[in-house]
Amino acid sequence: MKRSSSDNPHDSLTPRQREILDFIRANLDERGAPPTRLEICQAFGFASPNAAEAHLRALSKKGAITMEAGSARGIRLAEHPGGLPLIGSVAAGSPLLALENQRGKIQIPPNLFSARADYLLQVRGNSMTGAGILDGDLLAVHRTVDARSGQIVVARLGDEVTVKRLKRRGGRIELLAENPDYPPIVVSGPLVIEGLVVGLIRDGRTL
Amino acid sequence: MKRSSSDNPHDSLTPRQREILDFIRANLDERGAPPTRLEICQAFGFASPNAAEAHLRALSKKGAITMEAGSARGIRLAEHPGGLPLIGSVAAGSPLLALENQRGKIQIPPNLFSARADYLLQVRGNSMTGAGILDGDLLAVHRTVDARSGQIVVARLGDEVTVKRLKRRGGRIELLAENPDYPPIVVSGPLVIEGLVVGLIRDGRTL
DNA sequence: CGGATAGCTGTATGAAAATACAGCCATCCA
DNA sequence: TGGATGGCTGTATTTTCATACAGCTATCCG
Repeated sequence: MKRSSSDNPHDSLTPRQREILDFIRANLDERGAPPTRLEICQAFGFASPNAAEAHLRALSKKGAITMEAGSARGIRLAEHPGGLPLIGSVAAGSPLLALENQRGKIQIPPNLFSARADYLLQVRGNSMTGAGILDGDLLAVHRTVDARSGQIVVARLGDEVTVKRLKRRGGRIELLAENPDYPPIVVSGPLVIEGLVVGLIRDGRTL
Repeated sequence: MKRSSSDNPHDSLTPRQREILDFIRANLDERGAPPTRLEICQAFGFASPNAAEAHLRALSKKGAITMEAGSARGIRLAEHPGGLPLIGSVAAGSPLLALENQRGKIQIPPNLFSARADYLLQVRGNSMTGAGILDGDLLAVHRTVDARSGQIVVARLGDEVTVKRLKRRGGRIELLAENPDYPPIVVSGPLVIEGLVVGLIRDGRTL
């Protein structure tokens, strides 16, 4: 019963292993504690606790979970435990998600918004106040290069990272601020769409 | 060693019991599983596992936790298990948090913002666009009657629930919109402060 | 073909954990 | 004055769990 052969030890789980991992996750969500070997057996119809044990060992070896030896319900998810990385000021020329740009993690479920959020970006400046985006707000960004006209995007122009509304006018691409003090940017140089703004979080301090 | 006497079975914990509950919460957050009796003993310096057992029984009787009998690490928090209630349109005259007003739960850690959020309220209308609060936004509200001048509050005037900036001018209380189309409200009748706006969440759909 | 890996059954065993029983001391309340 | 409650010590006893050992059947790779 084998099919995909992962010579690399630290990645792709088999479908069965993914099922087990999902079960562990579900247990954690719904009951607030990881399952025992026996509970896994019952859920999957195994006759032997060793079946569960072997699966856990495999998941552990592949890095999907860790196990506290000798502890009841000692299964721990290795996953990013719920938080999204917060990107602050971006160092010139560096990729947004580079570790040097990360200011920490924020406890937000990635599926909170209508599209999956990959990271949070803190807004600097007032160029988007007209869209209700204020200085200091956190923007939830979905990583994609596939942006349509009219959407608010995180874009990179050379070394500069900026948040603007994207407009395609005929063959031209424009980045529009939502503030009369800021003129539209007509794109000439290389433009990289870093992602789509899919949500916004503001702390009351700034209100 | 007793002081507060709760004849009511389902509320106020003693300081010690609160410490125990906090420890359980911390364990759950940091390790992903509830503690065992022994772990509680070690954390608090108890010599007997029964000390922990007794505390758990007390917490269980007061409704702060539930326990799965015969299960290792069977402590479960009785708390709103993640997620703040979302309040939509408010029925006239009913308390904000009445079940009839609740539209569901949103997976947000209550401590995401600088003050604890108790529920989320969906904004209707454009009276606060100047403060970056748009129609459809979710406001994180901290329940308190203690609001200072200049803060944005959730207030009730008679049957009407509204979000405005609170101003105390001399002896007068005013509720200010942040939109020139909406005139200030000078409070004359009974005013109830339902809470303080401590955060804002906006879905990308509306951007 | 001979491993290596995946996915199991079946049986043990010892450590981990829940939980009962028997007390002790203090504080509050009726 | 005598419960009732809170906060513990100390000792057992029984489950629950983790985990090792021994096998079995597949499938894929070199």
